[in-house]
Amino acid sequence: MNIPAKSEIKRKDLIRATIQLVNNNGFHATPMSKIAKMAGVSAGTIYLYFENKQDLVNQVYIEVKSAFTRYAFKNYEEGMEVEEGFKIIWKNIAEFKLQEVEEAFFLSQCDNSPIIDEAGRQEGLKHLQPLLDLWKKGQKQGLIKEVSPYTLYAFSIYPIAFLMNMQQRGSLRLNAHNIDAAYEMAWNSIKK
Amino acid sequence: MNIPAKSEIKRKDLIRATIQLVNNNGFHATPMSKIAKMAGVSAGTIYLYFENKQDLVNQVYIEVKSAFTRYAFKNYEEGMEVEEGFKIIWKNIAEFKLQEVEEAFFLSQCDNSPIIDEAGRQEGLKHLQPLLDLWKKGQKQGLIKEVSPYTLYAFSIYPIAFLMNMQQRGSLRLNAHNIDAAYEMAWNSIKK
Amino acid sequence: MNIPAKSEIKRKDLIRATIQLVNNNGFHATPMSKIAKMAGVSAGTIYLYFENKQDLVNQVYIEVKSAFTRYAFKNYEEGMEVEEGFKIIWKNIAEFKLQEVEEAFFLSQCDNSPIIDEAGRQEGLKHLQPLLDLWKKGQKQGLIKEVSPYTLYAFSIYPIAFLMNMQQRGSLRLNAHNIDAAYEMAWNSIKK
Amino acid sequence: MNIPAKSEIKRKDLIRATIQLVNNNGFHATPMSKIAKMAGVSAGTIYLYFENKQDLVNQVYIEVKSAFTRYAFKNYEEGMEVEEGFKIIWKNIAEFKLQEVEEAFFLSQCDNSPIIDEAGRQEGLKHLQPLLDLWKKGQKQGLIKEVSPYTLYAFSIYPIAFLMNMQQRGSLRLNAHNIDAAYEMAWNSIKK
DNA sequence: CATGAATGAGAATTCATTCAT
DNA sequence: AATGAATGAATTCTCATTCAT
Repeated sequence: MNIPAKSEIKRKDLIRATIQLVNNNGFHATPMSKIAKMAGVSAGTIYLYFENKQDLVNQVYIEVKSAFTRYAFKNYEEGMEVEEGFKIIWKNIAEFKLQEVEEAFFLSQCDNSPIIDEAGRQEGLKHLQPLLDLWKKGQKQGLIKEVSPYTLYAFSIYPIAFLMNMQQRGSLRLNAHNIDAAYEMAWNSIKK
Repeated sequence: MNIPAKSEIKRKDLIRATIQLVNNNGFHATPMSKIAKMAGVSAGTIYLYFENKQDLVNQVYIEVKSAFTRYAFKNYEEGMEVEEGFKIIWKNIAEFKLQEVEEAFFLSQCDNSPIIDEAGRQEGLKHLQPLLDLWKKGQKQGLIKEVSPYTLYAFSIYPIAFLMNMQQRGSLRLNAHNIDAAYEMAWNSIKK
Repeated sequence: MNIPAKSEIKRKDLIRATIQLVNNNGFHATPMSKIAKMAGVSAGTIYLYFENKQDLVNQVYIEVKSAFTRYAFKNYEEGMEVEEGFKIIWKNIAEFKLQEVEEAFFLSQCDNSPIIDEAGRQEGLKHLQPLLDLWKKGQKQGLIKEVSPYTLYAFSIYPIAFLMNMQQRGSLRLNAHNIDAAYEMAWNSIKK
Repeated sequence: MNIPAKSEIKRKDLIRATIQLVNNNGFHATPMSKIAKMAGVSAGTIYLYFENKQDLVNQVYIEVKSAFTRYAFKNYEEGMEVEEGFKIIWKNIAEFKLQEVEEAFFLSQCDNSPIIDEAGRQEGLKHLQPLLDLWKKGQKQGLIKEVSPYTLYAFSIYPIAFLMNMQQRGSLRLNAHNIDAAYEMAWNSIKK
């Protein structure tokens, strides 16, 4: 286990601060100075780690997106049965969105606005391939509807983001029971 | 038929300009001066119609949200059968999101970020009541799953936003066939 | 005679302030805020008149350079005898450099450093054509040495800048007598 | 022959880097960090050799100015005839300005702007004494015009800087022939 | 009602300088 | 001696908002 260099700690602090401030105030109301203060460094220091504000947000996005993907495929293996594999992935994603609320909320904000430039977005997109592969296999086996993967995503994964938003705003409280029900709905919508 | 006052025209122009600029550049990169220029009025004029920038965006949000709701319940009547009613509403919403892309994109950006303050958000929320009522009726009749309306919304309506985003980015092209398939998925996920 | 618009006054004030401050402190030690203060406007106002700092300095340069050229050809006419014409131009230039010290000093600072970008420099260069024409005529008549116009300029006009610098620093005091002597030297160096 | 200490090498590297960067970008666009990088040392190291940025530039100026003076009086001896001596010095200076372009350009930039503070400037001025002495002798012998040494300098030495600038910008190409012609003009302007 | 020049607070970014290692 | 990460003051520039016309 390697101890992160002092500088890596600062970089993480900056990323954490950015997520929190952008979540609470939006990109437009998050000055670099505040990020610096919250991260406990001086304003100039940010520019040792990131080229500029855009680069900072891009890197945060990529970092969080890839943490998300790692989380999504925890305990999943390529050889699994389609339904079993899907369930694992779905639950992972739900767990991420409900446990790592800050990160999840940040992602959904970026995904729905022009904050992230195209380069950053492309980077973030790469990661869901194993799920797409699983769906393809499911379609071959006649288990999954023959629609585009975007559509499958829209009806089975994307809804989780909404549930998270509502829970975040206190409109909804999610527990094991709810989540199982939600999973059923996801599976029902994509299964043949 | 009432002819809009000259000033009402300007107000609409400002709203249209705001939508377009915020869609393309994000709230943070949309200065009042650009909005004014695109609307063909002077910078100062905005303040005759709106208190300040926040008020402008709030009002745009409310306006668009209520246009959306009006659209959603076109041809719908309270007495309809649950499935029929749901289909009408769902298709309306889909049509809105795929025809009125600018408005729809603006809404999804606002709904996923702290651009809109809480007051504006509450205003926008009121409007889906007839759908909620329909669902409640469906649940009483044993047609609709016994989950919270947020969950029903997450799995049946919210996915449309994702499809729209993908179409907007050119990743997906939607036609009557696709849309029917999507509707099936929506209904499958909420029906008992 | 036309009264300058209020805004034209401000523009001139900004130009004057820039000249003075750059003369005294150099480009690098002349912040926009000081220029604004000296011109009696707010910092942001500069950007109504000039795109950015580089543009400001460029425009000042062009403006001063063209005032200089106008001055240089006062009372000069194309048809004049070569020596008479040269004397008039030379004396004009000397007068400018010794009367309009601020402007002259500013020009010499710009001409000897990379402050002005190439675009601005090209603009400023256009203006001495009548002198070059006169020299060409003089060469045809066998009155002026057959060397490049740059060389003629170097030995007859450029020295005035040095005299001005020295007077500016108090090392030298120029009067009518001195100036006549200097003119003789200029003419001696270029005449055949 | 003494081998320069390692540290003396670094000092020279820093001076060289400063000259080049100030020539190309101007003082105002030459950060210490760039100087350090070009000299191949770390930013902090500069401060082991120079007190601060101003001190660095001052010392560079003095160093270059004194190299210039050494060059100027190569092969010159006090007892020489006035015209012979002047010719030697003039050609030396011309050679310096045309060979050691970087150094010469740096000097002319400093001499025409407030980059160098008064202290540095005084230091640099001392060095031309032998030329002034020569001129005084020439004036006593009735060979040189009875004008101030500044004026003599302006018309005979200063023009070389202009020629150098023009050559530097590609407007002019100087060869042995040109230079002889220029020397004639210099001598013509100061001789009685 | 409408304008748009002017403001000035505040944002992003740079850079000379310091100091712990 | 040398490093280079860190600082924070200073700088350029933007932009929401006001107000005289």
